Amino acid sequence: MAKRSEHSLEELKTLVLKAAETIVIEEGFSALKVRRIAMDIGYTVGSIYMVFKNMADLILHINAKTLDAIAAELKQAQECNIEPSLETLAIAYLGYASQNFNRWRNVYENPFSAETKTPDWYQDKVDNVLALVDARFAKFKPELAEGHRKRAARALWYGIHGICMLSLTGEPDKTDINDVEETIVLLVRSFLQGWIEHADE
Amino acid sequence: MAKRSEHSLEELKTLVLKAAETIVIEEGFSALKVRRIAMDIGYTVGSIYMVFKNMADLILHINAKTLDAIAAELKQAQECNIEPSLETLAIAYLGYASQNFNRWRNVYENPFSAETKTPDWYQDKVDNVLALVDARFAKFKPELAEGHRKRAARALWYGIHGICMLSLTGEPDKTDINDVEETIVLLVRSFLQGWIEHADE
DNA sequence: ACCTGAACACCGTTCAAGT
DNA sequence: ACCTGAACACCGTTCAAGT
Repeated sequence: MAKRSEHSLEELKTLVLKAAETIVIEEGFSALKVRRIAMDIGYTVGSIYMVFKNMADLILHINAKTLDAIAAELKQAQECNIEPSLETLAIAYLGYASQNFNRWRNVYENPFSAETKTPDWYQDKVDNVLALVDARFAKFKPELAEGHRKRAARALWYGIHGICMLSLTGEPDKTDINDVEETIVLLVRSFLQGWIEHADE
Repeated sequence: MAKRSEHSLEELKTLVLKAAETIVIEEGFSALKVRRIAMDIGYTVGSIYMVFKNMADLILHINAKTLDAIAAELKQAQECNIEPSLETLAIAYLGYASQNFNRWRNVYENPFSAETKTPDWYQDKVDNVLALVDARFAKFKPELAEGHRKRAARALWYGIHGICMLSLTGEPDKTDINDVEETIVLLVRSFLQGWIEHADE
């Protein structure tokens, strides 16, 4: 055997990544194993290490694509609305999280994230999402100092994220998505109401 | 060997739990292995399975103690203040999370939490923490319907949790705890300000 | 140069065997 | 009844060997 060259290394990398994503989406991250990926694409374990440094590296690339997908989802939600708001972004985020729970969750919770520090190109993708939120804040209160604005964006977005995470984790059949949506809307509306009045202090 | 009986099964269980907690606190959950625990307490692997069903069961018990500790911390913070507020609770929560990061984090992020559904006695401990927040809401706006109050408590507390989680995860030397505190305070104050004015809608 | 797959160093869990 | 520890079924990762 060996010497197959049915695919270039580049193609192989895409193949591995695609197969890994499918496994994660359909069966969750706990089902993601090297041997399983290898079997799915018709290669052997060793070949995966030709295109990814290790499992942590592969997972990082999966999460990178997830972050891109989240950013795309948020942008699309903005375009669909005539007057896009922070509420629009928040609901879109919840929508993505609930419909892509496994891959969404693993961006924030994976056993490797603690050990390896994230590279710059990955951190950029994380920042990109928050930048969309920040842009909303800038739009409707442009006179505010950047520091104050960014803190508000972080406070609200991290808060929204927290509601998504704690609400969507746990038995899926017990969580009412409408209930989660109402909770998020309550956070966004209340926060903005209070914040607008006192942002200049 | 065998037949040692230096400790009763009850004592052994405490021994295992204590050793496991120490490992988690000092080295994080990734360092928690059966063989390691066994070595630390001077027993062998098999004996751990006499007192805990499996690793997931052991971790559940560690997390239960963490939840108790969190509740205790929040209660203590309330007692230390003449006029305890939601801000007090939020800051105390951040304090516990940052000072006990490993064990705190694992309550919400562990590989087993997805598979096994949590027993009632454990869920009670989770609910207990949120009940403390709910009690604060009740204190300063007692006329409000329970449903509205509980939703507000959830929105704010999950939000606070989100800020803690996303801010404390990542390189510890890069996160400024004062910065996180200010962000949390901003969320709490803005939310309450906005909420109080429109809670009756 | 590309790919294999046996080998290694780990895991959690079990259970026949010992006292 | 209590405890052992070898054995098993799994992991991720490596690397000499094949073409």
